[in-house]
Amino acid sequence: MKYYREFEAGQTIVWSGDELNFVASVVDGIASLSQTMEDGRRQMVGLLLPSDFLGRPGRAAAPYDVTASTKVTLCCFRRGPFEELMNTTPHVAQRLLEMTLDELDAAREWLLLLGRKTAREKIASLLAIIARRKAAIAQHNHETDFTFDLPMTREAMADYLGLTLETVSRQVSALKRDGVIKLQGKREVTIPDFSRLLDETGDDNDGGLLV
Amino acid sequence: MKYYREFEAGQTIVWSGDELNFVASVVDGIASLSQTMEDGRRQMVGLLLPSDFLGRPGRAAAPYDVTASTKVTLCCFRRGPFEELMNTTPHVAQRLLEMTLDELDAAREWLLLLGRKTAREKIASLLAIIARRKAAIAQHNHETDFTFDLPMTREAMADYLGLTLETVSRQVSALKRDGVIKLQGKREVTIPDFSRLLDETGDDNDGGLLV
DNA sequence: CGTTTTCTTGAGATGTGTCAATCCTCGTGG
DNA sequence: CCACGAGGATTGACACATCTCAAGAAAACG
Repeated sequence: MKYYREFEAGQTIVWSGDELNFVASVVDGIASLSQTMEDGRRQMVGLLLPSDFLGRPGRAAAPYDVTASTKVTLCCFRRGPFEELMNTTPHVAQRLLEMTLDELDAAREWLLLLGRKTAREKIASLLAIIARRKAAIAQHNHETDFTFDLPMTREAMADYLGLTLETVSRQVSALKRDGVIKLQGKREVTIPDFSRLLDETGDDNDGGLLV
Repeated sequence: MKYYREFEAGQTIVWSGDELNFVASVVDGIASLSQTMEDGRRQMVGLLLPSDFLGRPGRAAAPYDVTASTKVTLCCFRRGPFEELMNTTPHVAQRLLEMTLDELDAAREWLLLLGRKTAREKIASLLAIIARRKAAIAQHNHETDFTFDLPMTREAMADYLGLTLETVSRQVSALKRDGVIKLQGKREVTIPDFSRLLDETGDDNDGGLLV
């Protein structure tokens, strides 16, 4: 009933529209959900991190492309047995509901970003989100330097942010020029002043973090 | 434990950040979820139609503004008793999961729209979605004329689509000029050829409807 | 009717996309 | 060890879609 599968970085795990006869939990690695239009325009619509869930109980067709961003390990369950489990174990459905509500909130935050933010704000928001994830930044009260590795190409960033890779590159350069971030090489980012970065996101940062 | 509340069109039901000591189901009317930035930029992030659910079990603070688009009737449950009910009645959590997954899919479809579609495609997509909702268009095989009432102002459309109201107005005029839609007054829309409208959405309409 | 809201339309500004050239960085093979 | 090539990234020039600001027109409303 339960088995493991591995995918290499860049490999497609599921194609949009394909039948998906299993559900899975991400054990290790990062995968992304994306939609592609006929002419090639692409938009990332979700990110799967370890412990995240893939697949939808009660629906066999995958609505998005799922691609491994890094090497990914999945823990898969065949659809039938899993749905049986859901019916017999109430706690499973409740946990899944929790996770889905979190994803919905994340998606809605992204709607604001895509619909209303400028390119610079989009980049700053993405960097802030990654930085926050990489450490429990909330505890460090803004005063510590913070360095992390950008886990994606400029093109992937563009696909997340609804931009072109050229615009991403330009805005990253601009943030660097303005001293909001520092770069060692292309991927290693240092944030000298986190609150400065937050200012650039356009978000209301008084309410967000501290409440 | 259960009680009804009514809100007039335009009235705010909950402010973002406020404590929400109830959950509710929409009985009648349309409400919208939106986020607003400090400088006034606004993005709609969800739509609540009759039977939709408002509020999140296990979290008291509302993450968005909820506004009545029309006169709205809510059926409210106090938070404590409802969470009790969720624990004792597995079916409730399962149903809620279903609904949340649907909302997540809708939000993700919207991500593609906001991130990658042109203004014209955005308008066409919105009209197609509204038209589809207003009737089970899928059955009518493209050949029937179809008329409906736009339930929102140009400004509300702009807030959904991540555009300005001027751009919305211009694109609606353009679609009218090109014969994709017809207008009687400002709000009554006729779609002479539904597949023509679908072509304008940018979506892959071969796969979407017929499978 | 006046008044207000909503919508349309225009002219010009601007942010982002497009196309193209160049530059890194790094791994590979001569 | 160096040359080479490939993928990723940067940068420039220009095009163009959408925004901004502004004036009116049309509809809704008292």
